[in-house]
Amino acid sequence: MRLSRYFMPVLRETPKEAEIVSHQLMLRTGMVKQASAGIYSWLPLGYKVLMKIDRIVREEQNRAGAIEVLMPTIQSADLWRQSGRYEAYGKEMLRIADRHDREMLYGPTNEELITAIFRDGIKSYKDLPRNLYHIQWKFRDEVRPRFGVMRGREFLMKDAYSFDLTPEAGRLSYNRMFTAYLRTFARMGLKAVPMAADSGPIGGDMSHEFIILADTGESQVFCHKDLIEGAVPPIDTDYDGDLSPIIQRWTSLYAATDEKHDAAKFDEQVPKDKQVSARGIEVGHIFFFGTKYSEPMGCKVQGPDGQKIVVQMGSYGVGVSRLAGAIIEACHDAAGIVWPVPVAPFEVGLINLKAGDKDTDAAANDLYAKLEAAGIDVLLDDTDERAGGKFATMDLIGLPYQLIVGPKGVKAGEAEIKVRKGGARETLPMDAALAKVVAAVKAKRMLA
RNA sequence: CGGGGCGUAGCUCAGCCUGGUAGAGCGCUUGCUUUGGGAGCAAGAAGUCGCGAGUUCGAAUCCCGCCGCCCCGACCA
Repeated sequence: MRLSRYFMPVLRETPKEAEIVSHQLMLRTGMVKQASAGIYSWLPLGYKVLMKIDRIVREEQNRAGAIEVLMPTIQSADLWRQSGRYEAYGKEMLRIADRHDREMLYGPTNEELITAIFRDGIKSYKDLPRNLYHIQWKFRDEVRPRFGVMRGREFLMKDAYSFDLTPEAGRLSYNRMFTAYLRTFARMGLKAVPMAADSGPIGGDMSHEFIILADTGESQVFCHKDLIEGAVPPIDTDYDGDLSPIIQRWTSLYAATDEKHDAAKFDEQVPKDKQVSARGIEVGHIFFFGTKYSEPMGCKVQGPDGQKIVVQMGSYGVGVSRLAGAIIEACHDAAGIVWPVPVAPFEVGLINLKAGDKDTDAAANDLYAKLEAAGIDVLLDDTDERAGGKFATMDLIGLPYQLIVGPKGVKAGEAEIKVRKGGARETLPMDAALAKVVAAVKAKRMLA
Protein backbone atom coordinates (compact mmCIF):
# COMPACT_ATOMS: atom_id res chain seq x y z
CA MET A 1 0.00 0.00 0.00
CA ARG A 2 1.14 3.49 -0.81
CA LEU A 3 0.53 5.92 2.03
CA SER A 4 -0.26 8.63 -0.50
CA ARG A 5 -3.33 6.63 -1.53
CA TYR A 6 -4.26 5.22 1.87
CA PHE A 7 -6.72 6.40 4.48
CA MET A 8 -4.90 6.74 7.76
CA PRO A 9 -5.99 9.83 9.67
CA VAL A 10 -3.27 10.09 12.31
CA LEU A 11 -3.60 12.65 15.06
CA ARG A 12 -0.65 14.52 16.36
CA GLU A 13 -2.28 15.15 19.66
CA THR A 14 -4.06 12.77 21.95
CA PRO A 15 -7.83 13.16 22.00
CA LYS A 16 -8.86 13.97 25.53
CA GLU A 17 -11.50 11.26 25.85
CA ALA A 18 -8.88 8.54 25.76
CA GLU A 19 -7.55 7.56 29.14
CA ILE A 20 -5.56 4.41 28.61
CA VAL A 21 -2.66 4.04 26.25
CA SER A 22 -4.21 1.55 23.84
CA HIS A 23 -7.23 3.78 23.37
CA GLN A 24 -5.03 6.83 22.85
CA LEU A 25 -2.86 5.05 20.34
CA MET A 26 -5.76 3.53 18.45
CA LEU A 27 -7.26 6.97 18.01
CA ARG A 28 -3.96 8.64 17.21
CA THR A 29 -2.99 6.09 14.60
CA GLY A 30 -6.39 6.29 12.98
CA MET A 31 -7.19 2.65 13.68
CA VAL A 32 -10.65 3.38 15.00
CA LYS A 33 -13.06 6.23 15.30
CA GLN A 34 -15.68 6.39 17.97
CA ALA A 35 -19.19 6.37 16.58
CA SER A 36 -20.89 6.73 19.94
CA ALA A 37 -20.15 5.64 23.49
CA GLY A 38 -18.56 2.21 23.34
CA ILE A 39 -19.16 1.82 19.60
CA TYR A 40 -16.39 2.18 17.06
CA SER A 41 -15.81 2.29 13.36
CA TRP A 42 -12.73 0.35 12.34
CA LEU A 43 -10.67 2.36 9.89
CA PRO A 44 -8.32 0.64 7.44
CA LEU A 45 -5.31 0.28 9.74
CA GLY A 46 -7.39 -1.00 12.64
CA TYR A 47 -9.44 -3.25 10.46
CA LYS A 48 -6.32 -4.91 9.12
CA VAL A 49 -5.22 -5.68 12.65
CA LEU A 50 -8.65 -6.95 13.58
CA MET A 51 -8.67 -9.28 10.59
CA LYS A 52 -5.21 -10.60 11.40
CA ILE A 53 -6.32 -11.42 14.93
CA ASP A 54 -9.51 -12.92 13.55
CA ARG A 55 -7.54 -15.13 11.22
CA ILE A 56 -5.23 -16.48 13.89
CA VAL A 57 -8.18 -17.26 16.13
CA ARG A 58 -9.94 -19.02 13.25
CA GLU A 59 -6.89 -21.04 12.24
CA GLU A 60 -6.38 -22.32 15.76
CA GLN A 61 -10.05 -23.13 16.23
CA ASN A 62 -10.07 -25.10 13.02
CA ARG A 63 -6.89 -26.87 13.99
CA ALA A 64 -8.50 -27.92 17.27
CA GLY A 65 -11.43 -29.42 15.40
CA ALA A 66 -14.02 -26.71 15.88
CA ILE A 67 -16.37 -26.00 12.98
CA GLU A 68 -17.20 -22.48 11.91
CA VAL A 69 -20.73 -21.17 11.59
CA LEU A 70 -22.16 -17.67 11.60
CA MET A 71 -25.15 -16.77 13.69
CA PRO A 72 -27.06 -13.50 13.37
CA THR A 73 -26.58 -10.48 15.58
CA ILE A 74 -30.34 -10.06 15.99
CA GLN A 75 -32.20 -12.78 17.85
CA SER A 76 -35.77 -13.30 18.89
CA ALA A 77 -36.92 -12.93 22.45
CA ASP A 78 -38.83 -16.22 22.23
CA LEU A 79 -35.61 -18.14 22.02
CA TRP A 80 -34.39 -16.52 25.19
CA ARG A 81 -37.62 -17.31 26.97
CA GLN A 82 -36.86 -20.99 26.43
CA SER A 83 -33.78 -20.74 28.61
CA GLY A 84 -35.41 -18.32 31.00
CA ARG A 85 -32.80 -15.69 30.37
CA TYR A 86 -34.96 -13.11 28.62
CA GLU A 87 -36.22 -11.80 31.93
CA ALA A 88 -33.04 -12.59 33.82
CA TYR A 89 -30.58 -10.78 31.60
CA GLY A 90 -31.31 -7.24 32.63
CA LYS A 91 -30.57 -3.92 31.05
CA GLU A 92 -27.34 -4.98 29.41
CA MET A 93 -29.42 -6.67 26.76
CA LEU A 94 -30.41 -4.31 24.00
CA ARG A 95 -34.04 -5.03 23.32
CA ILE A 96 -35.59 -4.02 20.02
CA ALA A 97 -39.06 -4.21 18.55
CA ASP A 98 -39.43 -4.89 14.84
CA ARG A 99 -42.18 -3.37 12.64
CA HIS A 100 -44.64 -6.02 13.74
CA ASP A 101 -43.83 -5.19 17.30
CA ARG A 102 -42.16 -8.54 17.78
CA GLU A 103 -39.64 -8.57 20.56
CA MET A 104 -36.11 -8.90 19.28
CA LEU A 105 -32.71 -8.33 20.78
CA TYR A 106 -29.17 -7.65 19.70
CA GLY A 107 -27.39 -10.75 20.92
CA PRO A 108 -25.13 -10.33 23.93
CA THR A 109 -24.16 -14.01 23.58
CA ASN A 110 -25.30 -17.07 21.69
CA GLU A 111 -25.84 -20.06 23.96
CA GLU A 112 -29.56 -20.19 23.26
CA LEU A 113 -29.21 -19.89 19.51
CA ILE A 114 -26.45 -22.46 19.15
CA THR A 115 -28.25 -24.88 21.46
CA ALA A 116 -31.37 -24.61 19.31
CA ILE A 117 -29.36 -25.05 16.12
CA PHE A 118 -27.58 -28.08 17.43
CA ARG A 119 -30.70 -29.56 18.98
CA ASP A 120 -32.60 -29.32 15.73
CA GLY A 121 -29.71 -30.58 13.64
CA ILE A 122 -28.75 -33.83 15.34
CA LYS A 123 -30.50 -37.06 15.96
CA SER A 124 -28.21 -39.58 17.52
CA TYR A 125 -25.37 -39.93 19.98
CA LYS A 126 -23.30 -40.72 16.91
CA ASP A 127 -23.48 -37.04 16.01
CA LEU A 128 -21.41 -36.17 19.05
CA PRO A 129 -18.99 -34.79 19.97
CA ARG A 130 -19.07 -31.53 18.05
CA ASN A 131 -17.73 -28.06 18.59
CA LEU A 132 -19.29 -25.17 16.68
CA TYR A 133 -17.92 -21.65 16.77
CA HIS A 134 -18.52 -18.31 15.20
CA ILE A 135 -16.89 -14.93 15.14
CA GLN A 136 -19.54 -12.27 15.34
CA TRP A 137 -20.35 -8.85 16.71
CA LYS A 138 -22.17 -8.71 19.98
CA PHE A 139 -23.74 -5.98 21.95
CA ARG A 140 -23.92 -5.46 25.65
CA ASP A 141 -25.38 -2.21 26.79
CA GLU A 142 -22.75 -1.55 29.42
CA VAL A 143 -23.67 1.14 31.89
CA ARG A 144 -20.31 2.63 31.43
CA PRO A 145 -18.29 1.69 28.39
CA ARG A 146 -14.65 2.70 28.65
CA PHE A 147 -11.09 1.92 27.65
CA GLY A 148 -11.89 2.18 23.94
CA VAL A 149 -12.37 -1.17 22.25
CA MET A 150 -11.29 -2.97 25.42
CA ARG A 151 -14.66 -2.44 26.91
CA GLY A 152 -17.00 -1.24 24.26
CA ARG A 153 -20.68 -1.99 24.00
CA GLU A 154 -20.33 -3.50 20.57
CA PHE A 155 -17.50 -5.98 20.29
CA LEU A 156 -16.28 -8.79 18.08
CA MET A 157 -16.07 -12.17 19.76
CA LYS A 158 -15.24 -15.69 18.92
CA ASP A 159 -17.53 -18.08 20.72
CA ALA A 160 -17.18 -21.81 20.52
CA TYR A 161 -19.69 -24.25 21.96
CA SER A 162 -18.94 -27.88 22.62
CA PHE A 163 -21.47 -30.69 22.72
CA ASP A 164 -20.67 -34.00 24.36
CA LEU A 165 -22.44 -37.06 25.65
CA THR A 166 -20.86 -37.17 29.06
CA PRO A 167 -19.08 -34.79 31.43
CA GLU A 168 -15.93 -36.86 30.92
CA ALA A 169 -16.11 -36.32 27.18
CA GLY A 170 -16.86 -32.66 27.89
CA ARG A 171 -13.56 -32.43 29.66
CA LEU A 172 -11.79 -33.59 26.54
CA SER A 173 -13.50 -30.87 24.55
CA TYR A 174 -12.54 -28.39 27.21
CA ASN A 175 -8.93 -29.49 27.05
CA ARG A 176 -8.88 -29.02 23.30
CA MET A 177 -10.00 -25.43 23.59
CA PHE A 178 -7.63 -24.82 26.47
CA THR A 179 -4.77 -26.01 24.31
CA ALA A 180 -5.94 -24.03 21.28
CA TYR A 181 -6.03 -20.88 23.41
CA LEU A 182 -2.46 -21.31 24.54
CA ARG A 183 -1.44 -21.42 20.90
CA THR A 184 -3.75 -18.63 19.80
CA PHE A 185 -2.39 -16.02 22.18
CA ALA A 186 1.21 -17.11 21.79
CA ARG A 187 0.89 -16.67 18.06
CA MET A 188 -0.08 -13.07 18.60
CA GLY A 189 3.12 -12.49 20.51
CA LEU A 190 1.42 -12.43 23.88
CA LYS A 191 2.21 -14.02 27.20
CA ALA A 192 -1.10 -15.51 28.23
CA VAL A 193 -1.61 -17.26 31.53
CA PRO A 194 -4.68 -19.40 32.26
CA MET A 195 -6.13 -18.68 35.65
CA ALA A 196 -8.82 -20.55 37.46
CA ALA A 197 -12.12 -18.68 37.34
CA ASP A 198 -15.51 -19.06 38.91
CA SER A 199 -16.87 -22.17 37.35
CA GLY A 200 -20.56 -21.36 37.34
CA PRO A 201 -23.33 -23.81 38.07
CA ILE A 202 -21.29 -26.98 37.67
CA GLY A 203 -18.44 -26.22 40.00
CA GLY A 204 -15.24 -28.13 39.69
CA ASP A 205 -12.13 -26.97 37.91
CA MET A 206 -13.56 -26.41 34.44
CA SER A 207 -13.35 -22.68 34.03
CA HIS A 208 -10.35 -20.58 33.15
CA GLU A 209 -9.72 -17.02 32.22
CA PHE A 210 -6.81 -16.40 29.90
CA ILE A 211 -4.99 -13.33 31.06
CA ILE A 212 -2.32 -11.57 29.08
CA LEU A 213 0.28 -9.64 30.97
CA ALA A 214 0.59 -5.91 30.33
CA ASP A 215 1.94 -3.27 32.67
CA THR A 216 -1.17 -1.19 32.14
CA GLY A 217 -3.57 -4.10 32.52
CA GLU A 218 -6.92 -3.66 34.17
CA SER A 219 -6.49 -6.08 37.02
CA GLN A 220 -3.87 -7.36 39.39
CA VAL A 221 -2.79 -10.96 38.90
CA PHE A 222 -0.49 -13.31 40.74
CA CYS A 223 1.25 -16.36 39.38
CA HIS A 224 4.24 -18.63 39.35
CA LYS A 225 7.00 -17.29 37.15
CA ASP A 226 7.37 -20.54 35.22
CA LEU A 227 3.91 -20.08 33.75
CA ILE A 228 4.98 -16.95 31.93
CA GLU A 229 7.71 -18.76 30.04
CA GLY A 230 5.74 -21.96 29.79
CA ALA A 231 6.15 -24.11 26.68
CA VAL A 232 3.43 -23.46 24.14
CA PRO A 233 1.88 -26.56 22.55
CA PRO A 234 3.49 -27.07 19.11
CA ILE A 235 1.78 -26.61 15.77
CA ASP A 236 1.51 -30.36 15.23
CA THR A 237 -0.25 -30.99 18.52
CA ASP A 238 -2.59 -33.94 18.12
CA TYR A 239 -5.97 -32.71 19.29
CA ASP A 240 -7.33 -36.24 19.22
CA GLY A 241 -4.56 -37.39 21.50
CA ASP A 242 -4.17 -37.04 25.23
CA LEU A 243 -3.92 -33.36 26.04
CA SER A 244 -4.03 -33.79 29.79
CA PRO A 245 -0.24 -33.42 30.25
CA ILE A 246 -0.49 -29.97 28.65
CA ILE A 247 -3.41 -28.99 30.85
CA GLN A 248 -1.64 -30.42 33.87
CA ARG A 249 1.50 -28.43 33.15
CA TRP A 250 -0.45 -25.19 32.83
CA THR A 251 -2.79 -25.62 35.77
CA SER A 252 -0.63 -27.11 38.47
CA LEU A 253 1.21 -23.90 39.30
CA TYR A 254 -0.34 -21.04 41.22
CA ALA A 255 -2.15 -18.42 39.15
CA ALA A 256 -4.96 -16.14 40.30
CA THR A 257 -6.62 -12.85 39.59
CA ASP A 258 -6.90 -10.48 42.52
CA GLU A 259 -10.47 -11.49 43.39
CA LYS A 260 -9.42 -15.12 43.78
CA HIS A 261 -5.97 -14.44 45.16
CA ASP A 262 -5.01 -16.10 48.42
CA ALA A 263 -1.83 -14.50 49.71
CA ALA A 264 -1.12 -17.25 52.22
CA LYS A 265 -1.51 -19.95 49.62
CA PHE A 266 0.63 -17.99 47.18
CA ASP A 267 3.47 -17.82 49.71
CA GLU A 268 3.08 -21.46 50.57
CA GLN A 269 3.01 -22.78 47.00
CA VAL A 270 5.39 -20.44 45.22
CA PRO A 271 9.00 -19.77 46.24
CA LYS A 272 9.71 -16.10 46.77
CA ASP A 273 11.94 -15.82 43.72
CA LYS A 274 9.22 -17.34 41.53
CA GLN A 275 6.41 -15.11 42.68
CA VAL A 276 5.10 -12.80 40.01
CA SER A 277 2.69 -10.00 40.73
CA ALA A 278 1.65 -8.24 37.56
CA ARG A 279 -1.12 -6.47 35.71
CA GLY A 280 -3.26 -8.43 33.34
CA ILE A 281 -6.07 -8.25 30.81
CA GLU A 282 -8.62 -10.97 30.28
CA VAL A 283 -8.75 -11.93 26.62
CA GLY A 284 -10.35 -15.34 26.80
CA HIS A 285 -12.68 -17.26 29.03
CA ILE A 286 -13.58 -20.92 28.77
CA PHE A 287 -16.00 -22.87 30.85
CA PHE A 288 -17.97 -26.03 31.02
CA PHE A 289 -21.59 -25.64 32.02
CA GLY A 290 -23.00 -29.09 31.49
CA THR A 291 -26.76 -29.08 30.91
CA LYS A 292 -27.54 -25.49 31.89
CA TYR A 293 -28.98 -24.71 28.45
CA SER A 294 -29.44 -28.15 26.95
CA GLU A 295 -31.80 -29.21 29.73
CA PRO A 296 -34.33 -26.35 29.54
CA MET A 297 -34.06 -26.19 25.77
CA GLY A 298 -34.49 -29.91 25.24
CA CYS A 299 -31.19 -30.56 23.55
CA LYS A 300 -31.08 -34.33 23.81
CA VAL A 301 -29.88 -37.23 21.75
CA GLN A 302 -30.82 -40.87 21.77
CA GLY A 303 -28.08 -43.02 23.21
CA PRO A 304 -27.06 -46.55 22.22
CA ASP A 305 -29.53 -47.99 24.69
CA GLY A 306 -32.39 -45.96 23.30
CA GLN A 307 -32.49 -43.62 26.29
CA LYS A 308 -32.48 -39.83 25.83
CA ILE A 309 -29.30 -38.19 26.92
CA VAL A 310 -29.13 -34.49 27.75
CA VAL A 311 -26.15 -33.00 25.96
CA GLN A 312 -23.19 -31.67 27.96
CA MET A 313 -22.01 -28.26 26.85
CA GLY A 314 -19.15 -25.87 27.31
CA SER A 315 -18.46 -22.45 25.85
CA TYR A 316 -15.23 -20.79 24.92
CA GLY A 317 -14.85 -17.10 24.24
CA VAL A 318 -12.11 -14.91 22.83
CA GLY A 319 -12.49 -11.14 22.75
CA VAL A 320 -11.30 -10.47 19.23
CA SER A 321 -11.81 -6.71 19.17
CA ARG A 322 -10.65 -6.47 22.75
CA LEU A 323 -7.41 -8.17 21.74
CA ALA A 324 -6.60 -5.31 19.38
CA GLY A 325 -6.49 -3.01 22.38
CA ALA A 326 -4.93 -5.57 24.69
CA ILE A 327 -2.05 -6.24 22.33
CA ILE A 328 -1.28 -2.53 22.26
CA GLU A 329 -1.35 -2.42 26.04
CA ALA A 330 1.23 -5.18 26.03
CA CYS A 331 3.24 -3.86 23.09
CA HIS A 332 4.01 -0.15 23.04
CA ASP A 333 6.64 2.36 24.07
CA ALA A 334 6.90 6.13 24.38
CA ALA A 335 6.90 6.61 20.61
CA GLY A 336 3.88 4.49 19.86
CA ILE A 337 2.77 0.97 19.11
CA VAL A 338 5.26 -1.88 18.69
CA TRP A 339 3.35 -4.54 16.78
CA PRO A 340 4.30 -8.19 16.90
CA VAL A 341 4.69 -9.31 13.28
CA PRO A 342 1.69 -11.71 13.20
CA VAL A 343 -0.82 -8.98 14.02
CA ALA A 344 0.90 -5.91 12.57
CA PRO A 345 -1.26 -3.99 10.08
CA PHE A 346 1.73 -4.02 7.75
CA GLU A 347 4.88 -6.01 8.27
CA VAL A 348 7.27 -3.47 6.82
CA GLY A 349 7.15 0.30 6.61
CA LEU A 350 9.17 1.47 3.64
CA ILE A 351 10.12 5.11 3.98
CA ASN A 352 11.01 7.21 0.98
CA LEU A 353 12.77 10.10 2.67
CA LYS A 354 12.66 12.33 -0.36
CA ALA A 355 9.60 11.70 -2.45
CA GLY A 356 9.98 13.55 -5.72
CA ASP A 357 13.70 12.92 -6.01
CA LYS A 358 14.13 10.77 -9.09
CA ASP A 359 16.77 8.38 -7.82
CA THR A 360 15.21 8.00 -4.39
CA ASP A 361 11.79 7.37 -5.90
CA ALA A 362 13.24 4.75 -8.21
CA ALA A 363 15.00 2.97 -5.36
CA ALA A 364 11.95 3.08 -3.10
CA ASN A 365 9.64 1.87 -5.85
CA ASP A 366 12.01 -0.94 -6.67
CA LEU A 367 12.14 -2.10 -3.05
CA TYR A 368 8.38 -1.74 -2.78
CA ALA A 369 7.82 -3.96 -5.80
CA LYS A 370 10.28 -6.54 -4.55
CA LEU A 371 8.75 -6.63 -1.07
CA GLU A 372 5.31 -7.12 -2.53
CA ALA A 373 6.64 -9.80 -4.85
CA ALA A 374 8.11 -11.54 -1.81
CA GLY A 375 4.64 -11.58 -0.26
CA ILE A 376 5.43 -9.00 2.39
CA ASP A 377 2.64 -6.75 3.62
CA VAL A 378 4.30 -3.37 3.09
CA LEU A 379 3.32 0.25 3.56
CA LEU A 380 5.32 2.69 1.44
CA ASP A 381 5.47 6.22 2.76
CA ASP A 382 5.70 8.07 -0.53
CA THR A 383 4.21 11.30 0.75
CA ASP A 384 6.09 14.57 0.54
CA GLU A 385 6.16 15.05 4.27
CA ARG A 386 9.45 15.87 5.94
CA ALA A 387 11.77 13.15 7.15
CA GLY A 388 11.14 13.83 10.83
CA GLY A 389 7.41 13.53 10.41
CA LYS A 390 7.74 10.29 8.51
CA PHE A 391 9.91 8.75 11.19
CA ALA A 392 7.54 9.85 13.91
CA THR A 393 4.48 8.53 12.10
CA MET A 394 6.14 5.23 11.30
CA ASP A 395 7.18 4.80 14.92
CA LEU A 396 3.67 5.72 16.05
CA ILE A 397 1.90 3.15 13.92
CA GLY A 398 4.46 0.62 15.05
CA LEU A 399 5.21 -1.50 11.99
CA PRO A 400 7.78 -4.10 13.09
CA TYR A 401 10.41 -3.24 10.48
CA GLN A 402 11.25 0.02 8.79
CA LEU A 403 13.22 0.13 5.59
CA ILE A 404 14.54 3.62 5.04
CA VAL A 405 15.63 4.96 1.69
CA GLY A 406 17.06 8.44 1.28
CA PRO A 407 19.14 10.30 -1.28
CA LYS A 408 22.38 9.77 0.64
CA GLY A 409 21.85 6.06 0.95
CA VAL A 410 20.73 5.71 -2.64
CA LYS A 411 23.93 7.36 -3.81
CA ALA A 412 25.89 4.77 -1.83
CA GLY A 413 23.57 1.97 -2.94
CA GLU A 414 22.41 1.43 0.63
CA ALA A 415 19.23 1.31 2.67
CA GLU A 416 18.72 1.38 6.41
CA ILE A 417 16.80 -1.15 8.43
CA LYS A 418 15.26 -0.14 11.70
CA VAL A 419 13.73 -2.70 14.01
CA ARG A 420 10.84 -0.98 15.73
CA LYS A 421 11.18 -3.04 18.89
CA GLY A 422 14.35 -1.82 20.56
CA GLY A 423 15.18 0.61 17.77
CA ALA A 424 18.27 -1.19 16.42
CA ARG A 425 19.41 0.23 13.08
CA GLU A 426 21.64 -1.11 10.40
CA THR A 427 22.72 0.18 7.01
CA LEU A 428 23.23 -2.42 4.31
CA PRO A 429 23.58 -2.62 0.55
CA MET A 430 20.11 -2.33 -1.00
CA ASP A 431 19.65 -6.01 -1.88
CA ALA A 432 21.08 -7.24 1.40
CA ALA A 433 18.76 -4.95 3.34
CA LEU A 434 15.81 -6.25 1.38
CA ALA A 435 16.79 -9.88 1.89
CA LYS A 436 17.33 -9.33 5.58
CA VAL A 437 13.96 -7.70 6.16
CA VAL A 438 12.13 -10.34 4.17
CA ALA A 439 13.85 -13.10 6.12
CA ALA A 440 13.16 -11.41 9.45
CA VAL A 441 9.46 -10.99 8.70
CA LYS A 442 9.05 -14.55 7.56
CA ALA A 443 10.83 -15.88 10.61
CA LYS A 444 8.48 -14.01 12.93
CA ARG A 445 5.18 -14.59 11.21
CA MET A 446 4.49 -17.79 13.04
CA LEU A 447 5.44 -17.24 16.63
CA ALA A 448 4.18 -20.57 17.84
C1' C B 1 -27.09 3.18 38.61
C1' G B 2 -24.65 6.73 42.62
C1' G B 3 -20.84 10.80 42.57
C1' G B 4 -17.97 14.41 39.64
C1' G B 5 -16.69 16.97 35.12
C1' C B 6 -16.83 18.58 30.10
C1' G B 7 -19.21 20.19 25.22
C1' U B 8 -15.98 26.98 21.64
C1' A B 9 -12.01 25.75 14.25
C1' G B 10 -9.86 19.01 12.12
C1' C B 11 -6.92 18.23 17.27
C1' U B 12 -5.46 20.37 22.20
C1' C B 13 -7.42 24.35 24.69
C1' A B 14 -8.18 29.91 26.37
C1' G B 15 -12.41 33.24 26.78
C1' C B 16 -17.50 32.26 30.88
C1' C B 17 -16.63 34.18 37.44
C1' U B 18 -17.42 40.26 36.31
C1' G B 19 -22.80 39.87 29.36
C1' G B 20 -20.81 44.20 24.52
C1' U B 21 -21.16 40.05 19.07
C1' A B 22 -14.84 34.75 19.02
C1' G B 23 -9.11 33.70 20.11
C1' A B 24 -4.18 30.80 20.53
C1' G B 25 -1.01 26.60 19.41
C1' C B 26 -0.82 22.50 16.26
C1' G B 27 -2.99 20.80 11.66
C1' C B 28 -4.89 22.48 6.65
C1' U B 29 -4.32 25.71 1.73
C1' U B 30 -0.82 28.89 -1.39
C1' G B 31 4.13 30.85 -2.29
C1' C B 32 9.37 31.16 -1.21
C1' U B 33 13.39 29.10 1.55
C1' U B 34 14.61 24.49 3.86
C1' U B 35 15.12 18.99 3.71
C1' G B 36 18.17 11.93 7.49
C1' G B 37 14.23 12.41 13.67
C1' G B 38 7.59 16.33 14.00
C1' A B 39 11.64 23.30 9.93
C1' G B 40 11.43 29.04 8.84
C1' C B 41 9.06 33.34 6.72
C1' A B 42 4.75 35.39 4.39
C1' A B 43 -0.27 35.18 2.98
C1' G B 44 -4.94 32.55 3.64
C1' A B 45 -9.34 29.22 4.58
C1' A B 46 -11.88 27.45 8.56
C1' G B 47 -16.47 27.85 14.26
C1' U B 48 -25.21 28.13 13.60
C1' C B 49 -19.65 28.70 20.71
C1' G B 50 -23.97 20.80 21.63
C1' C B 51 -29.63 21.76 21.07
C1' G B 52 -34.05 24.39 22.72
C1' A B 53 -36.53 27.91 25.49
C1' G B 54 -35.85 32.24 28.79
C1' U B 55 -33.72 36.99 31.19
C1' U B 56 -31.56 41.34 28.67
C1' C B 57 -30.99 46.88 24.33
C1' G B 58 -27.37 42.91 23.78
C1' A B 59 -25.84 35.87 25.71
C1' A B 60 -20.14 31.56 24.26
C1' U B 61 -20.81 34.13 29.09
C1' C B 62 -26.61 34.44 33.43
C1' C B 63 -31.31 31.05 34.39
C1' C B 64 -34.22 26.53 33.04
C1' G B 65 -34.83 22.07 30.19
C1' C B 66 -32.84 18.46 26.92
C1' C B 67 -28.94 15.81 24.29
C1' G B 68 -24.02 14.04 23.86
C1' C B 69 -19.28 12.67 25.85
C1' C B 70 -15.59 11.68 29.72
C1' C B 71 -13.74 10.35 34.73
C1' C B 72 -14.29 7.69 39.89
C1' G B 73 -17.30 3.86 42.07
C1' A B 74 -20.62 -0.54 41.48
C1' C B 75 -20.76 -4.07 37.15
C1' C B 76 -18.48 -6.63 33.08
C1' A B 77 -15.29 -10.18 27.60
